[in-house]
Amino acid sequence: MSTLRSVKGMNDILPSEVTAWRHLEETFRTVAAAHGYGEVRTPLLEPTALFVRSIGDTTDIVEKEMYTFEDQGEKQLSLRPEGTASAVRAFVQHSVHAQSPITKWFYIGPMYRRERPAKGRLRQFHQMGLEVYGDPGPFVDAEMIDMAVSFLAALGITDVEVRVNSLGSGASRVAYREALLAFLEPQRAVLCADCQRRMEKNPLRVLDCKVPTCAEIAAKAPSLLDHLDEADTEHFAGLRAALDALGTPYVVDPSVVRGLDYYSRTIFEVRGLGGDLGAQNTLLGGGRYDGMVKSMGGPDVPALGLGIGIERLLLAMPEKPTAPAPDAFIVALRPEQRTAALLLGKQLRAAGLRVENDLRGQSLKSQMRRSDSLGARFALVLGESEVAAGTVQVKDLRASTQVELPVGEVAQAIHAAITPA
RNA sequence: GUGGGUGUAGCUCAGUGGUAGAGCACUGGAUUGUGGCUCCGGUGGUCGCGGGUUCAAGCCCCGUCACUCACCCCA
Repeated sequence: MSTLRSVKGMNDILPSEVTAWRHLEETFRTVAAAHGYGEVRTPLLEPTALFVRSIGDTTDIVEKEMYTFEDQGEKQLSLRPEGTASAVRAFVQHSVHAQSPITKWFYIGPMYRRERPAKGRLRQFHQMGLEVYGDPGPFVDAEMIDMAVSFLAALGITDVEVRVNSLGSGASRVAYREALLAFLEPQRAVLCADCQRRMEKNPLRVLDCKVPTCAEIAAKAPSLLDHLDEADTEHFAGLRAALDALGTPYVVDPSVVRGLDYYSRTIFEVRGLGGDLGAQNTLLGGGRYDGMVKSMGGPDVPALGLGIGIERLLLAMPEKPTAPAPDAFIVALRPEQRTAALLLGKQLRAAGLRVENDLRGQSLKSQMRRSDSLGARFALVLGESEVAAGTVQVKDLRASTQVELPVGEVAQAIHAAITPA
């Protein structure tokens, strides 16, 4: 309609939705605080090189999805496509490792990827993330996964599936890549075009292909888990044992490989199975990136993290909270009573009540209707005689009863009625 | 980037070439000063945009834009 619209894939969040957003964020903050995570806030804009180096220069994200521009001819900057790179950068930049052996951070904010929008996928989307530096795991890995599942449950999202895998580390990872390529090469021609391309860029992704022919081949491919070295195998076994001990249900899925290059050892994702989710049903994903801090110029500190997609959580939530209804709605019978309505409103709000009104001078019927549609518990009617007597007609809209009270007693009467026994 | 679907009132949508509609929402009234239920009335439209065919186009044709879903990728 209008010629001026928000940018494609970047949505306004109107007050009717913000209540649910806040509920979600507050729930996350509570869970994070309970686990000792502190909030970190980093810039939305970073040097492009940060993402190229951390996420990987052959990933889709940096190859074609970043919003990148030149800052007045000086530097290449990019809008952050995810949160981990910035967090690690901040961790290194401020030598946080020197202050404490373990650092736990969380963040909440918008991320930007220039993809074609679809259900559950936007160009500006929002993530809540966790970062842990200094603990090699695997116990903390299990704790983070369990924490994520508990968080989802606190939002009423219980129809989920946890998938875990291990990518190994160092030499074992390189060895597996070789073995996989050796297996795929003879069958190259049978693979779909995308997979032939994947063989060059990130062969692990072939394991994740949904094209039936490719999936058939992938099923026979050598398992990454068979190529883990002793330490990696032990780490992964430790993760599973800890998850078992916590009673967190999960499945080991060797096809979970994730799209960012920096992961090592533990990776996981949680998919939502219910709600209004479309094809994009990954609610959260994460893993371990033990080499990243060092590769960014910091000390050799192991790290682990996850990112949760807020918009997808909202799609998956079975019930979303709405804004609380006003305690009272003040009705000025005629325009002449608007000053009295103004004063009564100020007084009741000072007493801690949520009070609405309509000061346009609408009809009584209109104001009463509005009291009802807003869900106000009380309608407070001021007419000529009430103003003269210093009283208010206090109507309980639920019980349909009405009493006339002195102005000074209204706040207390409402408090008494709305306070749960 | 590729493919499909949809664009008509603020919202959800009907309208099968011949006067632009319904429900919801908003609003006035039925009830001198009382909401919900019901009834009567009212406000609200460049039918996404441009071109074409036709006596006549919301409807048919072409183009274009937007939104949306899927692929891809991922949160």
